[in-house]
Amino acid sequence: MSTATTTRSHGRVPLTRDRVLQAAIQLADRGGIEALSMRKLGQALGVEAMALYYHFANKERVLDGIVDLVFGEIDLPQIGADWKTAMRGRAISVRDALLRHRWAIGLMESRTNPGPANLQHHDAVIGCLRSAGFDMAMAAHAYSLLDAYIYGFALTKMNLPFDTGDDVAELAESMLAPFPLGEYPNLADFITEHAMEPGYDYADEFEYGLDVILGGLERELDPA
Amino acid sequence: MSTATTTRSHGRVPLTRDRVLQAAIQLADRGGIEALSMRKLGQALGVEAMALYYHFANKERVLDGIVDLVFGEIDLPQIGADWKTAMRGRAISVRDALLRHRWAIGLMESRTNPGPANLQHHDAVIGCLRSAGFDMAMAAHAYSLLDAYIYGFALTKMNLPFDTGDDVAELAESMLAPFPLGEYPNLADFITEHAMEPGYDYADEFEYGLDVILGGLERELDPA
DNA sequence: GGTGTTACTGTACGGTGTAAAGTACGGAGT
DNA sequence: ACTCCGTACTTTACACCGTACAGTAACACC
Repeated sequence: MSTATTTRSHGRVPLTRDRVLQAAIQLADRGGIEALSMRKLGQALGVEAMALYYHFANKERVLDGIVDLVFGEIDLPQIGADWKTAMRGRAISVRDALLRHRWAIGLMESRTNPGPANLQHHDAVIGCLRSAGFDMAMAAHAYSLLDAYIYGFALTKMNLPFDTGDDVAELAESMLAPFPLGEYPNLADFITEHAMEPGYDYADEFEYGLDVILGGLERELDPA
Repeated sequence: MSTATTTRSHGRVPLTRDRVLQAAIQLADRGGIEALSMRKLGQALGVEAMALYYHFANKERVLDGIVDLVFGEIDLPQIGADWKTAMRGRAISVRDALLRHRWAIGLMESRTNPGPANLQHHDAVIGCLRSAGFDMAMAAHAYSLLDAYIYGFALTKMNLPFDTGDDVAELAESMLAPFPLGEYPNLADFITEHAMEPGYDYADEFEYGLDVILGGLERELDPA
């Protein structure tokens, strides 16, 4: 007569770690990370803020939790495929997850408590590279390079307050407006001749850079 | 009888934008960005917090200011040198600046009010690439790739709470301790066989990846 | 000597994370 | 049936945050 996560006789659904974390992600997705406060989180769950402290030692642990849930959304590198394909797929999956949860990139910085999904992900990537013949040093090189690029792209992209070429014009104008005309000629050229071109989308840069890196790594492996 | 930034007859040195920003950087350098509050900043300057609002509209403008000061510390790409040398030098200069001010990387994200040093930097990099023969699209590719890597490396490196191989052992142990032994075999191998090796320093990865990228870009330019 | 401007101070408000104590309730033991 | 206890929450309180708004001391100028 009662489901697995049962209601108490009182009619109240008790809090669980997972329900709290899901609500936290929802809040952050909607209103950015600054919209995630313990009071608002409690309110979203129909509970006082302090109730959360029964399930989490402090807010940091909540943040650890949602970051690891984001890691869990990332596809592990496919086994069986060659390393370039596997790494390419993984990179795009990370990019997509960070795009779905734009607040996450800022949180992974500063976090020193990796959760299981995080560790699992690291483990799978290293395993994939190693079984493709990378020695330890080369696997470290590749992993460091790829992750720096992926996270860095997400970081610099979130930065940009526009999504497509349409909005670029007004934004660029407002950014350059406070300064003398012609102060930044190369930048101005870049904006008018490139960024404002119809069809331009900064997001497209991601795969270009990714392929340059993968190609570079391949040549490091086998310097023909 | 009085210097340029003169003391008032009362003996008080008046606030200036620059003195405020310098103090703010000092606070952030010492105690991290969370140590930078308007009250503490006022206190450091011998003034009430609200005095700052006479010189800055709000805290965001203070943050804009210190970010641009960090940009100002970065060397512009040397003109005259070939593009690879110039880009390499610039990348290392950015890396160093972000290392001196570890809080900065987290701030550049989310900031949409680029200051003059920021714009000047962009302008110089684009100019350098263009005069080296990059067309607009290729300059955009190169800039996007390089910046993503540089910022991403800084981001993932700051992450790591150790500086050299010495501290790795205990940290890795404490990170993996909550999980069953052998849960993450590749990660464990990586740590024991590579990261814990004497002389290992994650920071060394930076230039390796940078050179892979520069080499990759060179081949894109001139696909021999 | 008044007047206005500049640069600050004082007070207050609504928000934050969280320590500490209080409370309602379901179940176990006798 | 009655007590007792652990679980899951609420209440209250504190220190700190950014900042709106009003007040004030010191100077510059007529």
